[in-house]
Amino acid sequence: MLRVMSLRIALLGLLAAKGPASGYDLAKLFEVSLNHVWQAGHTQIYPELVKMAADGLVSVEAEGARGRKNYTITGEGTRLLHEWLADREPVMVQRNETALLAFLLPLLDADEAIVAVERIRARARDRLDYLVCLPPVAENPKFGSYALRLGQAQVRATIAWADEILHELRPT
Amino acid sequence: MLRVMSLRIALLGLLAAKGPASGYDLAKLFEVSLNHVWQAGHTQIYPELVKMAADGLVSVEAEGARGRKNYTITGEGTRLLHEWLADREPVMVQRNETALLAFLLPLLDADEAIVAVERIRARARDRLDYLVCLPPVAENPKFGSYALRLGQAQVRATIAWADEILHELRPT
DNA sequence: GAGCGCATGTAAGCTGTTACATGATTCT
DNA sequence: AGAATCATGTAACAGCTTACATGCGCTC
Repeated sequence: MLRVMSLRIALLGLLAAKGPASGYDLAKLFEVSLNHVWQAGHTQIYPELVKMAADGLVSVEAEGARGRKNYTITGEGTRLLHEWLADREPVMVQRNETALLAFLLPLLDADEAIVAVERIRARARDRLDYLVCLPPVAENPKFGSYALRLGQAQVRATIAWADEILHELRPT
Repeated sequence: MLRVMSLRIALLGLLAAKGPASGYDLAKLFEVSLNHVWQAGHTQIYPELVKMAADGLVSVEAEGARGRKNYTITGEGTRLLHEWLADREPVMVQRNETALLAFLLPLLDADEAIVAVERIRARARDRLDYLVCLPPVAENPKFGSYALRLGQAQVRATIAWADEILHELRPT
């Protein structure tokens, strides 16, 4: 009955790195920082923060204007975050729609397959451009930079794969 | 209200590639072929096949011993599969727990971070070994091979990334 | 006849998405 | 006054996981 917890960790991470914030802030932060690594909208974030407060991982510090609730990470939250970061066995299995397409590629004619792979390549290029242009997230420029480089490396690998496949598929 | 459908596509793809099969067969096939690309257990597959039959994508050909139901892909199913493979815009965004860890890496001390990255590297190596040793899936050796190469390329990129980060983190 | 593999399912619970709903404050 | 942004939520549904449950057929 192991909880997955990635959303919790992401929220705790942002709170640890940027200090107290409201659910609204965290949702915005998610969009501009964690976005390429994990996604969550406010409809998921708000209820999760409530549960996390109930579990003692965060506390509501103050209620500001417009019903704003300012969350702070607690000692217990810091402990959990640290434990996860330090001990978590990374999961390599993943659900990858692009890889599914690649898997079934031989079901297409060669010319259709070429178009499909070209499309994958184009999307990967778009994403690489996006990842390269992302501005630094926090005061500390290291923040997020490791993940950014990992994303770039993986996308570059996808592009190289596409080039290789296209080379094989294209009529000489 | 766009359905995601990846599970349907995966099942239709297996039926198209391997011919008629039961839910049980498909669950086994999933494990040994699609496994590194998409995961689904029999508890997800059985109900989905029922829905797909209701939608006319597959048909129950015969009921064999032990209540075995043999599913075949229909013309409509083939059409849908082909359309998806040919027209689907690949989604590059993804939820990546390892990348989340990478994102939050600066929250750890240097020595803890080194251990964490080493663990990522070790898992990636395991996975590469697994992917390299996977036997061919079907009579047609092309089947699944493109996806296998994509997976290998991405895992190799992850290993290279880990080596780079470790080089930066390790005291000289 | 005991055990194993075949073969099917249901139910509860968690995670994530989409749509709906509300009210306060600030800017033009 | 009207629009945009701030700020919070709920509800319904889709997708996936875990646990539970059942019965047939073959082999030893």
